[in-house]
Order: sequence, then C-alpha cells, then structure tokens
Amino acid sequence: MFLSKSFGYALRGVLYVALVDKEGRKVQLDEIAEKLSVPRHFLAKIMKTMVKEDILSSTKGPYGGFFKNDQTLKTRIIHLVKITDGIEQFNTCVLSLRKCNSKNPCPLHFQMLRLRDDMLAEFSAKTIGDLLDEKNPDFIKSISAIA
Amino acid sequence: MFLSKSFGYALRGVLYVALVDKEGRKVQLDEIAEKLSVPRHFLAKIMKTMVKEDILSSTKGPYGGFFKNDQTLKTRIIHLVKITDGIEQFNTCVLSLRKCNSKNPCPLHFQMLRLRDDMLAEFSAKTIGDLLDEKNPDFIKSISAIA
DNA sequence: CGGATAAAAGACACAAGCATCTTTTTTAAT
DNA sequence: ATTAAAAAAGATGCTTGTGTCTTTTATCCG
Repeated sequence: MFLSKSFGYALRGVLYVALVDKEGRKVQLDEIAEKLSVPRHFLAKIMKTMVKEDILSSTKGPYGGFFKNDQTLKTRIIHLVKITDGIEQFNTCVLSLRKCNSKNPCPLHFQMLRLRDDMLAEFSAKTIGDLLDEKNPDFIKSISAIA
Repeated sequence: MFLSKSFGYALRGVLYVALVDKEGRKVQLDEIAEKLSVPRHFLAKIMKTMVKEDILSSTKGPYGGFFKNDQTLKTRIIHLVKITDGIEQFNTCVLSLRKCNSKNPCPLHFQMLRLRDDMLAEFSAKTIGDLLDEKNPDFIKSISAIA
C-alpha cells in the first residue's frame, strides 16, 4: 500500500533474527532469505543497513551470522520506515502541492493530516519487542508464510 | 505518501473543470495542464479515463474541451482512487504476506486494518461536490499553486 | 603457533519492472 | 481545413531483484 517491500523485508528480517535468538543461536543470511522467501541479495542490503543502524549485530566468518543486540527490541517501527522508505513522504501533500499547509490547505489537507498523524503515532509507539510480545502461537508462520 | 501522482492530477483536474464550468465554459487540456502545472500528455491519459468513467464529459474539435456532467459532483473520492491507483492495494498486507488475514494476522495486521478502514471511510464519504462546497476563498490557488 | 582453507558478510555493478513523463501520430468534430 | 482529443510508442528514473567479486574471520592441519 504505502510502505515498500524493503520495509516489509526489514521488519520480517528483524523479527526472524529475534525469534531465532531465543533459541540461543545466530542466523545466517541464507536461512533468513529462504525461510522468509525473500530475494537473498536484496535482503542482504537491508540487513546490512540495519546492522549499520545498530538495530542488529552481525559477525563474519564461519559460525557467523546475524543476532540480536541491546537495541533490537527497543527499535521502533518508525525507525525501520525511516531507513527503508524515508519519512519525508508522510509530509508531502497528497495532491503534490508544494505550498500545501494548514494556512493554505489543499482540498484534502486536513483529512490526510489526521490519517498521517494516526499512522505516525502508531508506528512511533510500537517497538519490535512489542510485536514479539503480542501473543500469537503461529508467529513464525505469520512472518514467513508468503506462499 | 500512499496515493500516486495520477490520483492527485485526477482530483485537481476534475476540480478545475468543475470550477470553470461555473463560469459557463468548457476547458481544454492545455489550459488545465498549464494552470495546474501538470505534464500535459500524462494528464491527457487521466482525463480520458475520467471521461470514459463518466466522471466528466468532453467534446472534440474546435471549441471542444472538458466539462461537468450530471455525475461529476456526485463522484466519490474513492472512485478516483479506484481508477488511478486501484483499490486492491488497500487489501494487501504491509509485509507482502499472502496469507495474512484476521485469523492469521501478521504483526501489523490490525493496526493497518484500522488505518485502512479509516481512510476508506473518509474517501467513500466525500464527493467532489463536498470538496467544492467547503468554503475556501483561495480554492483555485490551492489546487493550482504547485510552484 | 602459523599459514591454508572455508564460511560468512559486504560491496559493486547491472538487469528487470513499473510509474511517470514526453513525443509523435491518428482520429474526429466543426 | 483546422482544431483538439485519443492513441500509441518512446524516454526517464526509481524500486526491486540478480550475479559476481572482495573482505573478514573461525577453524583445521602441519
């Protein structure tokens, strides 16, 4: 809809790493890509970004892989949106008007403002940890079953 | 954000035609494109679609152009969304999961559902006529001032 | 130890697909 | 014949996806 595939891959990627971490092991790119049915190299770029942003950690070499760190569970959804899709899009007028603001509103200005604030509030409040805490027995299925 | 430029052009296009119609004249593509600062040929495709959908009418030839018809003011915003961006996107999971539904929800399912319903309600309720009725002295400016 | 090997992430470059925008040609009304 | 819409084909740019190479590091073997 309004969030890119990159965002979806990022979120599912982090969640998968966090889940595997509970089993006390690191997880490799190949496994994530396969389990989530996501293009390997494309995912690599996203995972790399998340490591750089300190949302996850990783080590190279044999028995290396991605794993949870102190920040992982505290990461807000909005952060993932920022590093994948960017946040500017939420501030641009639906009608592509540059001069659209509350003093000189486009015909849909206030409606969209409300929707936008609602969404930002949602994404700013929730963290990765929150999502994991929500009871859902089929959680792994729900992040991997794309077929 | 989540609506394409096509949608924005469509809405501004209809509004402009409806406004000019009050002056009792038809309006040509060139004028619309120029006043709204929109790519002429791209707008043409969109206007054509709206005519086909009976949201507007048009005549060819000299003194031809686009003009309001019986349906124009009754048209709901959601109709414009349908013919530009399509409505299916609102029903697809943010995480691109095919099997995401209320029985097997993805981690963001219910949040997104709420946002979606909210937006659809908004767009289903409002018509082109409603937007025109909202008092705004600078209405023309607001749909054209893109610079 | 210490170098060779293998396993993993990371970097680079490019190809496909789609939305957006432009140019040109065709069709039709007056 | 002139004017304007309609159609079609081409160009650009961004998102998504692929293939190949490089760098890092744990382990094995002497």
